[in-house]
Amino acid sequence: MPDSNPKPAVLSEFEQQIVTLCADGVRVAGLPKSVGEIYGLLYIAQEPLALDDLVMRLQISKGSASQGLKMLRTLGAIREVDGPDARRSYFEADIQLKKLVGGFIREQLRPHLNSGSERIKELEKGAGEEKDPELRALYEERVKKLERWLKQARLVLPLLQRVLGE
Amino acid sequence: MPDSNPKPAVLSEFEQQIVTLCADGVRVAGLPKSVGEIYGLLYIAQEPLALDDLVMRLQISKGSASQGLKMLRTLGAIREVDGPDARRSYFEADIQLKKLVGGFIREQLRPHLNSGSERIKELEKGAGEEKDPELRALYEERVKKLERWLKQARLVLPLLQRVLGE
DNA sequence: GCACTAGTTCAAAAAAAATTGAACTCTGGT
DNA sequence: ACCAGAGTTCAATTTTTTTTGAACTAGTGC
Repeated sequence: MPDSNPKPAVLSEFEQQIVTLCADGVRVAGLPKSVGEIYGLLYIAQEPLALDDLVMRLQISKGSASQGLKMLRTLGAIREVDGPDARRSYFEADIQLKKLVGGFIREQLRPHLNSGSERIKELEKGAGEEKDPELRALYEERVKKLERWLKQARLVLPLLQRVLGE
Repeated sequence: MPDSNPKPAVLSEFEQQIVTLCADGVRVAGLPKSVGEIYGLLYIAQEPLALDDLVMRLQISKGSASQGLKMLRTLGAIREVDGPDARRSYFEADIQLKKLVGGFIREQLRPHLNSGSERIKELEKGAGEEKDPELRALYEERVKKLERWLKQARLVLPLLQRVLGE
């Protein structure tokens, strides 16, 4: 039977522009282009899309689509919803900036801050072991400065989320 | 004559840890590893260093060192200062987080926001040209949402800088 | 003007990251 | 139990980014 709600294999110019804008946008955050393209298409779509829709319309491989969807799900940028075919998983974009930023902070930034904390703890020890007193003073001061930076970062992130609280 | 203030060609373990920490740190911001290494060594150094010091101690090429220093200078993360040899340029790290973040916002983030603005203006036109009224309404709403996101970003950045105002 | 050295530039090479696609797993229907 | 199709995985490939190094420019002292 012919599809009653046809989805052309290529994107309209408008859709293409949105997709490209999102692709460039996520690149700033250090995520792969395909992830942004997927988000962009879901963002502008009227109805939820399944993996195969993304593969066809964005002309990307099943592998990319699968990995991209996985990443977007862990970021909380998209959610799974019911769709016409019960066998498939359909997705729609979450369009709350708060959530997008929150997911990014939680998944990408926090882990780095945490590993940073541990490494700075090591550095404290290392600085204390320096023999030359003058050098040791410098090292200790610099390590303290790093600690303060990390503290500021931890302070700023929740604040950021509050400001974006819609 | 022997150097009265010898700089060993290799880094101490402590220095190495700082350098690696900084390298990983700037990677989060999407900058090349070598840029972080250079900043890290300047950050922990007792006295200003010249390009050749960086080449020797970090074991990177002159090209990398030159490009890395250039980038750090435009970011305002380091500054040129006088040193023992008047023929050379010496650098030291600026250790104010405010400045580092400020430079990053100015050089890396703002340009993206500006090109984003222009592209969204195009999208507004594109959305209005959609024939199907239902689809047009969706497109216009989504484009408006994007505009709001951009506005939020513009709002948050100066705020961020204020919070980091030492 | 010439030699010497500091620093820059940029095409080529190397390294890192993203994407592909074929083989696989899992689920549901018959 | 088998088949068909949705989705995942991951080694190989492609693309992008970073680094190198040799040629070059520019400034200084003789």
